[in-house]
Amino acid sequence: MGATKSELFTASQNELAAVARALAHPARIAIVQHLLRVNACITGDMVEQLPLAQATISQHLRELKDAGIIQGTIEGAKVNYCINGARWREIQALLNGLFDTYVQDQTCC
Amino acid sequence: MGATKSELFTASQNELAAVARALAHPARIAIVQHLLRVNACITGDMVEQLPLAQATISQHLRELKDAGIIQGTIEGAKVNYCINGARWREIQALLNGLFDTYVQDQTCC
DNA sequence: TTATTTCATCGCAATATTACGATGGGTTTT
DNA sequence: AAAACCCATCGTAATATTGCGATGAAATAA
Repeated sequence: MGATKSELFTASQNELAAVARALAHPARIAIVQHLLRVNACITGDMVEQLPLAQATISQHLRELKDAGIIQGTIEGAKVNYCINGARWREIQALLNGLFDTYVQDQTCC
Repeated sequence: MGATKSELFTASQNELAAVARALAHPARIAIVQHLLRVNACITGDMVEQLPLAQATISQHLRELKDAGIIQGTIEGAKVNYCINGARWREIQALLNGLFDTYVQDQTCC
């Protein structure tokens, strides 16, 4: 035990959880906020901004990339990272779908 | 190493990450969805719904409670769990604040 | 009272995450 | 070419998460 039993849940539940997990670290939140702000970025820039080692940041970037949230294009020796706009809106819709399930009139608690 | 260096990030970044972390497991998504749907619930109910042991579900409930997402009131031997409406809307606003930072017109990638 | 039900917590094992130095491949600069 | 820069990956250590059986406290049922 110790591993999430994802096969026991629906694809939708696993995807929501995966998206949440991708954002479940302050460094990744910081990266996303930075990319949203400047609307384009390079990794080296990030290493200056964040108080973490280059290897660690690269690892966080990879997790965001695996979740589809960001994408990187090689620009010579550097890499340009930016938000994947379509995916970003998709994720927002996914989350709002969850949030909007809430009905105002509670009957308990 | 291995521990998140949360002291190196802003309170806002840590809170967003904490909220995301609370939702970063399919079982917790399932619990929240269930509570949103029925708008009131008891833990025993959850044990029947989810394919996890009672101890595990209790642990997930505690994490959601720690994040303020749900609240439980003792009802005799049982416990009524439900969504914390105010907090739920707060979290939605927090996330939408992040999402709405995105500007349509990208200049890169 | 003696079960029985409900649920939280402890303790443990398995696995995942976080962080970083070291390394190396590719690109640019000198 | 040599040096310097940019970045991904590997290996490893520290820590966190996930899952569950066992246990126990509190309420209810018998």
